Amino acid sequence: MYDDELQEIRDLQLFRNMATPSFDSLMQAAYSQDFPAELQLVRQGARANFLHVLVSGRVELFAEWSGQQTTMAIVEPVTSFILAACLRDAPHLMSARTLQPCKMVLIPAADVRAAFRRDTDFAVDAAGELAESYRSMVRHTKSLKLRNARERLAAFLLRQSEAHGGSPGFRLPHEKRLVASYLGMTPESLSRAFRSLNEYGIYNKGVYVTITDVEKLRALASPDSLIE
Amino acid sequence: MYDDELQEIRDLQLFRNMATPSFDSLMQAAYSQDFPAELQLVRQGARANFLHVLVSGRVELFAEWSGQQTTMAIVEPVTSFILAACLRDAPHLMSARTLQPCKMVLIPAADVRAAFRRDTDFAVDAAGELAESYRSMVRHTKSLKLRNARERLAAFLLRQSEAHGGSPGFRLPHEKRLVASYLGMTPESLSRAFRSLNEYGIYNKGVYVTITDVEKLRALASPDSLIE
DNA sequence: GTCTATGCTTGACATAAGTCAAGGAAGCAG
DNA sequence: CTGCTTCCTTGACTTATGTCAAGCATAGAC
Repeated sequence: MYDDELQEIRDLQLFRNMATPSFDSLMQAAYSQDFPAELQLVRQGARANFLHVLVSGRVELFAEWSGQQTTMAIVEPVTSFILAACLRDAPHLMSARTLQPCKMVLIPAADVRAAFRRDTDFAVDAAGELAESYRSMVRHTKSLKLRNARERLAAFLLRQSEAHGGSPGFRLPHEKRLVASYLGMTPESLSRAFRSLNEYGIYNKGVYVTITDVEKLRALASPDSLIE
Repeated sequence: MYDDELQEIRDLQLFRNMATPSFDSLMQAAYSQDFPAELQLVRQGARANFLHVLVSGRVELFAEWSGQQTTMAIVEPVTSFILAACLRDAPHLMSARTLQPCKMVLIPAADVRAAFRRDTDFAVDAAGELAESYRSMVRHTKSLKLRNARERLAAFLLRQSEAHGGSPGFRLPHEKRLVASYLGMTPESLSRAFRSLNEYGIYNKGVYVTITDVEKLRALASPDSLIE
């Protein structure tokens, strides 16, 4: 594993306060690997063998039931994922696949559990990470249960705009069908939701989005730090 | 606080492995309180002041947005709740209210955080609890995104039946409107979903439910430990 | 027992969102 | 530049679910 990769992992909230010997021995057991796009990394129902850290590329967490799939989250680097299943030593509730070629570091789940029991600072940070994951899933659920398709899209776009420093124009971060699935609608409905947002000052052409009237959009999305 | 209450809390997964001095000092800071029914305990957006442990009664966790509400979870005794907001020292994402008269133990959030940083076993168990909460929210979200109203009800009833030892007849655990809100539908839709389940061997009269053909129901609900 | 409040069910209807099928745009390969 | 592939959009239509209003049960209160 390269030093800069190691350092990026060390800088993650999850590993920042870990004792150096714990970290080093964890990293000895870990290995870095490159994956092609569209590769399934994790299958829901399987046991968690590795804590994954995404170093570059993008990963989709999705859920399957009865022949359907839905996007639950999109992981951006540098982030760890599937910590909960690793710590519980339980079957994955979600599947994961690469969206692009990805570089990842895989840390054996058993070593993560051992470090976690040995190193209080790590346990504290792991709990923090889990608490954040939980809260983020609560937000997602709230959005699904309390907003309609148009409102969810409006809120999503506002958040994107904020992620771009409040810029009125930006590119969508993902393919539209991925956005649609994440937001809990079909691609067709996403298309229609975009058009219906014209009257709220949203213009969309391909991957480009322009917001001409943020206030009007805010009024619709009622953005709320308690949702997303 | 009574000894039997203390013991019930001590027996919770969250506190089971905590060092005795940590536990005792945490409980010194805590206090037991009775609440009437329909009392709002927590308002979303407010800071978390106390970790709550429900000793008797029932509590609803719900979310609000733009004048609407939806049930996110129903807490049964003996369970702690709102651990994530306490540990993160962050605003509540959900509100909570009593459904019945309740007995609760309130533990100051600052003391919980301190104990958590001091006591590794507690930190480990807290992480376990958070991981479980996360997983349970993932299941809820999967159900909402992947199943229609009838399928969600079918799965809910199967789970209830299993909770009653696989008995074909049981009472609903909550008012129907609460079940409806939890399952993400209106009371009217719940009524219709019940009727449409007749052909799958479900009979419902008031709070009583009878399952005459579990296999048919299973075929519809495709119950899956990975959902709920 | 009767009365009343509450929650539940039903019907009629409205609306949001999904489905299917066709057409179009954009990116890439040659 | 041309043609192909992939994804997106659109229109027509279906279906699921929500809304509104009325009527009906049930459980307590008296």
